[in-house]
Amino acid sequence: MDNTYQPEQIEAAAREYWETEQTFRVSEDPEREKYYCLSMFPYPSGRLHMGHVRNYTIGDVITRYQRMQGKNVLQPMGWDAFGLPAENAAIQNRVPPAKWTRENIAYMRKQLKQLGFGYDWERELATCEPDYYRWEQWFFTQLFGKGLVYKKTAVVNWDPVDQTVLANEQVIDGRGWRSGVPVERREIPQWFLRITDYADELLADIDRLEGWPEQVRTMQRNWIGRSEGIEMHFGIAGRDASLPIYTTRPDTVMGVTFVAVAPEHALALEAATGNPQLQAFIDECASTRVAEADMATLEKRGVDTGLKAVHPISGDEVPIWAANFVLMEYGAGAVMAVPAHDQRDYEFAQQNGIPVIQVVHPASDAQSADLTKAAFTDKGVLQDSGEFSGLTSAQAFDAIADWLEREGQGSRQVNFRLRDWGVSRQRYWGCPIPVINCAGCGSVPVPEADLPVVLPTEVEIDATGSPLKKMDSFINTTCPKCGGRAERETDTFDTFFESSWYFARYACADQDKGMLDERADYWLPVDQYVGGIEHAVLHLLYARFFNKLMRDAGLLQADEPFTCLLTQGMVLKDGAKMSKSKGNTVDPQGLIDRYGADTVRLFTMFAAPPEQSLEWSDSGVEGAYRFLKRLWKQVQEHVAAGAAPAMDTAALTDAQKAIRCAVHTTLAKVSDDVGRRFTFNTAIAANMELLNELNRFSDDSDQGRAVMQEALEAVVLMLSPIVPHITHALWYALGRQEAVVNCRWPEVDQSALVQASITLVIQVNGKVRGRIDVPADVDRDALQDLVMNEPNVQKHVQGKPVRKFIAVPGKLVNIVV
RNA sequence: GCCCGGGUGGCGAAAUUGGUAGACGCAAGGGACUUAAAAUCCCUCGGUGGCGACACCGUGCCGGUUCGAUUCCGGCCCCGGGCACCA
Repeated sequence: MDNTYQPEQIEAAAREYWETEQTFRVSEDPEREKYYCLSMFPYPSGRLHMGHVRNYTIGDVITRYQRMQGKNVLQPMGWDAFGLPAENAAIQNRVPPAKWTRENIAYMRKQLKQLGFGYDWERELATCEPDYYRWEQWFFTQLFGKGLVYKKTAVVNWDPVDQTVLANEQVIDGRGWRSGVPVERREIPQWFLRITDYADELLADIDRLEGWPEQVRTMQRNWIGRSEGIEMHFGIAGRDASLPIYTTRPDTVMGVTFVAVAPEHALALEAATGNPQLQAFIDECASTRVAEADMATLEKRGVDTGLKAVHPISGDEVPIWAANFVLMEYGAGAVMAVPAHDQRDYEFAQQNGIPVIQVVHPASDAQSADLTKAAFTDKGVLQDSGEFSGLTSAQAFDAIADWLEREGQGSRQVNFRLRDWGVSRQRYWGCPIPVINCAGCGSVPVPEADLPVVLPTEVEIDATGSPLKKMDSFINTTCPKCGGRAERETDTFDTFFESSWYFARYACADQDKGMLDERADYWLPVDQYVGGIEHAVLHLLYARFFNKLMRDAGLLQADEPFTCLLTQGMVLKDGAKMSKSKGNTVDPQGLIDRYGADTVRLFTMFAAPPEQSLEWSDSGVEGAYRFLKRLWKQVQEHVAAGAAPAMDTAALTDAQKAIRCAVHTTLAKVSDDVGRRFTFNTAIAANMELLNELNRFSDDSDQGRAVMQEALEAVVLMLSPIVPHITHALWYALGRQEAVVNCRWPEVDQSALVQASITLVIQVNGKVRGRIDVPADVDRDALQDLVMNEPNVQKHVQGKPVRKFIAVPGKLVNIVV
């Protein structure tokens, strides 16, 4: 064994062992408990960043720990390879996206191997390869047949100079990022998946995801946004037509003073002819970005359409306004406005001189409602509401719903905030949507025999949109139905499409006769999924949806794809997210070259618990390296004296017993930290503490050396999931024959934990006034006597009567006087 | 704007179910070793007062519950993530 820690050599040797032994290659074994650990696959942007290192280290630690529990563990890796950055790189560097992407994958694969992650590389996949995306094309045609796919128009950001559709990210302050001109909203036909058909199940099953963080479950519930309300029909004065609106507060309906419709609502568009002011407002709204965050932060503005709505109950006429805060996508694109009981309506009414009529009043004197300051949005008791006066809000909901249903003016309705999933992208570097458009037959899915529709990769990219749209050889085809001339769809799928089912494909990535096979049911669901919190809603909801679609197509059996979820925090530097645009990135490669993979892994696991954001620190990396050097030295000094004799636990001195107690206490804590809590930072800290204690323990006797041998073996085993290379070498150095990667996690020896006496904290009136060593089995009365005799306790009690004596076993006592 | 998190020493953090605030590490200061430097080892390290024993204050801010609150409740401030075409 070398005197000094030389990470380069020992890491190469460990990697070579795993590679030649095919340590992480797994196959289905019904005899063994399976464990599927999955980290979110990376977009191949060029080089690994610290977020990747953190994500994949967490996954690898869990994988290696579960192997040590004796499970059959699958940990795969692949590439989320379609997406916008490849097109940007193509424009900048004149390199085709396919070439750029494949080169990035090759480089990043090398980096992942260098970090020692235990992947089964046989299962590697890249979503830009036809042998992957052909199956999602096939699946889309199946969904098409089931009616789960449809086409409708939807708005996009249109850059009028570059003549192309822009992603939200490409619109900066309302302008195209390259052209600098204001973007326009444009409606174009696009494909949608009926995720709303699954809204009820997606919502209900959140309750069963007990292995998910509560915050993610809450976010998904809110995103789906189930609400119970009423769809009611306002009349339109002078017409035989009605205007449907949706509300969750029918109890406030008698306080309606106006109705608001979205600027792109048919009524607004119609009223704009001959109303230049309204037309100007609608045009102005049409030049804002599609993103909801921008819509919601706009100043609330509107224009009176001049039309009047007729109240379904009172028959009163109220004005219809076009307003920028009404979303066309939600409900019916129209709302009833009750300024007295909705804050947004209230502010709008104040600005525009619209009356405020209070109909719901506080239910108790404790509440108050000052309508000169703000709307009263709580529920309460109805007044000035005709036959509904005197009812509570809850009673009024039912009474008004019954009335509307009886009169044919409305009905109870469950509404979801969730909208159907638009999957069309007007981009080149994505999976072609397998549809052929025929003048006679309409949209026809590509027949199975003609799949895949291969994306041409020899292309020139410029800023004016997808080259597919100019490629006659791709576009021109024949209709599968009538055989006539037809055109291929040139839009590609949203890249969330690929990432919604990759977890299942890993089970059988080599299957070329079908999307999945029976191996999927061996491995699925994923036992532990690890990835960034930024995916809490979209990716994780789409993947859940896709899993249910695949289940209903008979491709797999699980109802949910991910049993447990760990959402990792971001990597920050100087308090901000590391990103190229902020120029505060740290390239992990330099650190790996300088310190080795184990130091980088150790620091990223030590600096913060996985779910928190991680503040980067160069000197902290240095500290991790120092610890590994100390560990190396300590083992080296121990083994230099020759093999340790066998331990005789009956013959140990108190000092030796104390070390054994520390070893097994640490082991119990680390098992819990790594196995249950995923707090790798405290697991590492506990090992540092133990190593510090071992460093102070010098005992050359036979039993002293035996205790040290046991302690160092425990440290090596406990750290092996986190720093697998150095522990691979140290395990052999300690005289063990089997590779540490194949060892079982050590067991706690409960008998080593038994202690004769314990230290208790003494409080008087909740303040710490002393400490006392007491026998571990002391009873309450004896304890009280011991405590009351402490000088500092007597000083603070000062003879005052003891009102209460609180004893928390093993921890503290509190004397209340 | 809406939904979800977070805020503890000079810094990253710990305190797991309401029970010792600051474990572990970084930085800093002092010392040992060395011709010197690096590396390594030892000591100090929330604030104020005190020679010291110890006392008081202290977990974003204000208030509450409790024998006891970083932890629970109410209100506020600040920072971060997501908002459907970044992935």
